[in-house]
Amino acid sequence: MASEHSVPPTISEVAAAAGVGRSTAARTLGGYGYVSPELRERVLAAAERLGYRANALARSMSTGVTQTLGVIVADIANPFFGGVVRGISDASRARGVETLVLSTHEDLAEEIAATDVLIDKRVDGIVVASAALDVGSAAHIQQARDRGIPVVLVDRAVTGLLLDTVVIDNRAAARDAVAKLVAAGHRRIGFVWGPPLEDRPQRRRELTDVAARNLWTDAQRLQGYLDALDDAGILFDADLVMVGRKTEENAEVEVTRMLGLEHPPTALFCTENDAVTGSLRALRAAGLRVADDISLIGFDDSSWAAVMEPPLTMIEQPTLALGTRAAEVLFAAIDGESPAPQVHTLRTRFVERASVAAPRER
Amino acid sequence: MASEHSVPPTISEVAAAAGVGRSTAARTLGGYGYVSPELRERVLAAAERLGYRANALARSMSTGVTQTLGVIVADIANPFFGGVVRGISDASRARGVETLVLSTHEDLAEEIAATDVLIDKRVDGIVVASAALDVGSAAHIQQARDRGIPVVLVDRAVTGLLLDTVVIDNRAAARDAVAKLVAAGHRRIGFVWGPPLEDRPQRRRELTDVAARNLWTDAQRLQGYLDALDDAGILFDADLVMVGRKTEENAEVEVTRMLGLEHPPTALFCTENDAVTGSLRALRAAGLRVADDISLIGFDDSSWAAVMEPPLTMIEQPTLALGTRAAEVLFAAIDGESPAPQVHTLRTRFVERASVAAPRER
DNA sequence: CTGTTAGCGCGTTCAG
DNA sequence: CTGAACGCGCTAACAG
Repeated sequence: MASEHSVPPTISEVAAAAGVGRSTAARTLGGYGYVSPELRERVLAAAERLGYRANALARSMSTGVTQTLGVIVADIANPFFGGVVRGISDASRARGVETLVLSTHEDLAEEIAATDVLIDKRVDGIVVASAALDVGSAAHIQQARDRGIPVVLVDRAVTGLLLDTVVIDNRAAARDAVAKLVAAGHRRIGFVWGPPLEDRPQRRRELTDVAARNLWTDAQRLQGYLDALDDAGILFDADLVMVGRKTEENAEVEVTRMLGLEHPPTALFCTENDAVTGSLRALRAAGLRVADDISLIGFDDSSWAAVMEPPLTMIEQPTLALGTRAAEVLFAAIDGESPAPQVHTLRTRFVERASVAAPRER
Repeated sequence: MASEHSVPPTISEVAAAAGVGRSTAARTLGGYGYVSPELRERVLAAAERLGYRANALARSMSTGVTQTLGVIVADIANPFFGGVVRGISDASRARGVETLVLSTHEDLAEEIAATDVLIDKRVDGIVVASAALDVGSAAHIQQARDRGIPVVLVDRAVTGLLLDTVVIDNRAAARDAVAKLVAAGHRRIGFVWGPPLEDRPQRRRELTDVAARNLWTDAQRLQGYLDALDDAGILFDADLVMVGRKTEENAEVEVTRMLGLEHPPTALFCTENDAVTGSLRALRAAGLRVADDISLIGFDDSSWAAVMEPPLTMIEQPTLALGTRAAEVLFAAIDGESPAPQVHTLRTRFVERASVAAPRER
C-alpha cells in the first residue's frame, strides 16, 4: 500500500501528545511566554517525535508578519540585478527573512502587477528598481506605502518620490570617466547606449528633455557626459550619441555609423555592458584597435574586461552592497527605526586598465 | 491629521457595503458558485469602491495552495542561475505563480534549511539545483516529497534520486568539445576547473573516484574529457588537470603551472566561465596568444567571448530553457499529470569561433 | 504558570 | 439562489 503523504502535524497534535494545552505547546514552540521547564521538555520531545514544523502561513495570518521581502527588478538574468538580489537575499537570510523575486522585463505595467501581488501576499517590505520615471507613474509604490508596507528604491531614484533610495552617483561616475578621456586629449567622445532616442537630437536641450523622460540611470549618465564636455568647453555634437533601441546589435550599428563620420570619435564612453561588447564588435569590423586607434571606457566591470587585449578601463558598481544596503535600510523601516527618507549613495570604483590612450594623430 | 495606513478591506466589509451576505460576496469575488447578476453587480461595485483585494495568505490557508514556487540555487548572482531563474519566473508568471528564490552559496546545510523554509511556507512546488551528491545526502528532498510537495531537479541530477530532472548532457558536450581539440591535432589537453582535487591524482581511477564525490556537473564534464581521450587513445596525464579551489585565481595559478611543464598543454578545456578568464590571465602573463600558441574551448557562452581576440569557441547552455522546462515539468506534477519521473535533457550549442587551431610546431 | 477562548480572512458545506 | 456556520493552524488576551 503506497504510503500517503503524511499530513504535517499541527501544534494541537503536539499538545495532545505531550499531554498539555495548545497554548502551552504554542508558547514553548513559539518561544514566548512562560512555561515550566518540565512541560517545556515534554512538549519539545513530542514535537521532535512527531516532526513538528510550524505552518508559516497560519503564523503569518495571526501575526501579520510573513518574514518575506518582495524584490522587483527588471531582469533577474542581468548580472547587475543578480548581484543586487544576492545582496538583498544574503542580508535578509541573516534575519530569517526570505525574498520573493519578481522580474518585470522593464515594463511598468508588469511592475504594477508585481506590486499588487506583493501586497496581496503581505510581504513585510519591498525593494524595487523601478521603471517609473517620476511620481506621476509611481502610484503603485505609493499604494504599497499606504497599505503600510515599507518600500525602498534601489539602483534608480524616482524623481519627486520621497523614499529611502539606495543608488550610486551615476552622474558623477560618468562625468569622471569622460573627464579621464578628456584629460587624455580626446575631444570627440562617443556616447554609447541609452537613453533610447528615436531621432538624432538637433539640440542639446532636446536631448536632455528626452533623457528626462527615460530610465533614470540612463539620464544621469548622459548628464554626467554632458557635464564633462561642459567642464572642458567641448561643444556637444549630436552625431556622437547613440540613437535607437538599447541592444548590443544597435550599439554596433551606431558605433559603426559614428566611425564613418567625417570627424569620427577618438574615444567611446559605454554606459552598459552590452554597449561595450557592441562597440567592440564595431571596432573589430572596422579593423580598429582599442587604445591604439580609439579609447574606451565602460560601465559595469566584469572579469572579462580584465582579460581583453588590451584590458578595459571600467567603472565598477558595488552590486552586492547596493542590495545589502537596501535590505538594511528596509529592515530599519520595518522595525520602525527609520528617520526621514534619505538617499544613500554608494561609491563606484574606477578600474583603470589600458583601454585609454592619447588620441591617434590624424 | 496624518492619515493612518488604511487597513485593507476584508470580504466581509465588501459584503456589508453591498448589503449581501459574506459568502455571496465571496462567491462573486472568488468566481465560483451561483450569484444573481443583480447582486453580483452590487458586490463588484462595492469591491471596486473600497479597493478590495483578496488576502492571499488567508486564501492559501483555506485552499492549501500558495501560488508560489520555491527555487533553490547555489548563487543567484551567477549569470547561469540568473538565466535559469528568469526562465522559471517567466513560465510561472504566465500561470499567476510567483517564485521564492533562495541562494545557498553551494552549501548543503543551507540547502537543507532552505528546503525547510519552503516547506513551512507551503510552496506549491520546488525546483532545486542541488548540491547533494547522491540519495544519501538528499533526505531533505525526500522529505519535501513526503510532505506532498512536488520537486524537480535542474542543472544537476542527484545520483540514485528518481525524480524529474532537467539538465543538459554535460558529459557529451565535454566529450564533443575535447574531440574537436583532438581533431585539430592536439594530444596534450589541459582540463581547467572542477572537481576540486586536493592533490594531483596519480591514477585515473583515483580521479574519477574523487569526481564522483563532488558536484555532479563537474564530474560529468570530467568524464566527458576522459571519454574523448579514450576515444583518441590518448593517455591520461594527471599533470594536465587543475587541482585545488575552484576560483579564477587558482585557475590562473594552475594553468601557469601546466605551462611550465616539460610537455605543456597545447590546448585548454575550461568547464566554467571563471576558468576561461583565469586561463586567459595565465596565457597573457606567459605571453602566449590564443589559437596561435594554444587552443581553448570554454563552457557557458557570453557576449564577451565573441569580442575577444580571437573570438572564443564556446559551449552554450540553454539557461532560460532549462528554467522554463523545469517549471513546465513541475506544473505538470502539481496538476497531477505527471507520468513516471524522467530525465529531460536539453541540447547545448557548440559555438565555433576562432580559438582552436592546430598545435604549434615545437 | 497554565488552559480556555477568541479571532486572523477566506473557502466551503449545508440548510433555508 | 442566498446566507449562516464551521474549519484551516496559529497567536494572544484573559481568566484561573
